[in-house]
Amino acid sequence: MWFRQDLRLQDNPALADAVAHGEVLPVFILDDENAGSWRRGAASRWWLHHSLSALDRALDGKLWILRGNALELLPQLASEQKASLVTWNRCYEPWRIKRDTALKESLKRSNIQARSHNGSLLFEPGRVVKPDGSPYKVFTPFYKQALTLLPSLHATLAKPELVGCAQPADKLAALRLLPTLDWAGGMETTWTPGEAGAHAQLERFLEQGLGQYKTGRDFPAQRSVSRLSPHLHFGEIAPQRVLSNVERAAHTDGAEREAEHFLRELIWREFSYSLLLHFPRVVDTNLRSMFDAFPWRTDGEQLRLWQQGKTGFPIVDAGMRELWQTGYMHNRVRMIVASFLVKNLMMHWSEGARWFWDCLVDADLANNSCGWQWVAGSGADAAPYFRIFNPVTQSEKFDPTATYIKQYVPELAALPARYCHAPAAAPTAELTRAGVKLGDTYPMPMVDLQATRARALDAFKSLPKQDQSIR
DNA sequence: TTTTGAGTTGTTCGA
DNA sequence: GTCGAACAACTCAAA
Repeated sequence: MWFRQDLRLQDNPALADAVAHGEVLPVFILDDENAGSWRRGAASRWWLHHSLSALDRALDGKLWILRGNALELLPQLASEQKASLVTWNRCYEPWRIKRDTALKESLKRSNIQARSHNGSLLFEPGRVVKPDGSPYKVFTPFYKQALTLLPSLHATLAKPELVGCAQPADKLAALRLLPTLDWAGGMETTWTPGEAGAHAQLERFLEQGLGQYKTGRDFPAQRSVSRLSPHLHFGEIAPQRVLSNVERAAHTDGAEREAEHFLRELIWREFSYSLLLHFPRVVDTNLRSMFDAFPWRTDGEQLRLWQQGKTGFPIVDAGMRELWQTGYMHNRVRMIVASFLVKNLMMHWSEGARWFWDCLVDADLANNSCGWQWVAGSGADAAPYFRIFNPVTQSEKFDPTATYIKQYVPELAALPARYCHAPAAAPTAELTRAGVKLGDTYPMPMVDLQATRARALDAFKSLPKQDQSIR
């Protein structure tokens, strides 16, 4: 059984298949060298380390851990161990589809059976399509079609008879997934990677988040969102399990409307995978090619201010610092910081996508690429170009008590909430009383919102008239 | 093939 | 302070 992004024992179709077949040798291969420029980012590697550690414990320390080219290592190991079957759950990044197809052929040539399963999505990408077989490019019809096809949970809990492991005790450390500089403290206090952590997180959401999900999910200081994204990315819990438990809890609590909105978000994840399958170039190329002519700016200094959370707009800075400290950012805030980078600073969405890729514990090629293209306006069902988030307005609306801001921008802790959204507009006396020295303890706003908004709108207007479709 | 209606998450302006 | 309209015209889905 080849584990990849399905680091769980429960509800794991490939593992259940292997267990039904006989004794199981569980294997993980760190396959960075196959990944090209989409090698895992630093935060993701931290998570992977701990998730593998949890899986290894659940497997009585018998998880084989290797690093290198899976295309060579797996057939080699399978033949050494006289395996008759290799199973895995499918991954859908373009480089993996290509690699795994070759692997399956290679195994079959050696007379070793190879079977893959769907272990990480509600629907096999390519399943939810229009009646004529072509892919959806708009979310709502995709969602409606998906609703008619929703799968039910086939629960399994595999208890494998394990083949003994002769690997050294430092097998996991040898992958060198952990940072050499110890910057992971904030992540350690925030997260519990692994299957048990995933189930605990789901429970927390069912008890504390789901009841107010529909509106609460927009308020970053409220913990109404599920925070399941990294667990889902690493397959520590199956989406069918999440859906099933959410619907059961919603039925008990009369929270069906809330559950419906949560399901929409789960289906967005499916929509991203569908887009990635049908349009693999979404990872680095505008889906709407008219954006190829957009006059993006390059400014290393401004990009650094954004990355470091020193823009002078507290809601943006809070988000970027939450990202840096915890490897996560609340969804509403992701939209705000992304809009700020792409529209106010007018920098290419791929700059943001790359930074998120490195910093997010839930970094996921499908979701990250589609999310950034959505904000930029170049993607599927994208925000219209004139929709430019105003970080001050958004802050007042969605963090009215400045609770979220003060958590991540502590230099504003003593400033009354009403001035936290735009400190530069606060009365001098209030700033002094709160110990805030603009340009010293907290930055001045790095740009003028009105002027940069107008600049972005003008840039869009200047684009040559051409086909705006996704092809 | 043609037509029709809808399309995640906003902001600003003026009544 | 609240509300509706304008923003710009398009693509996409489905009948």
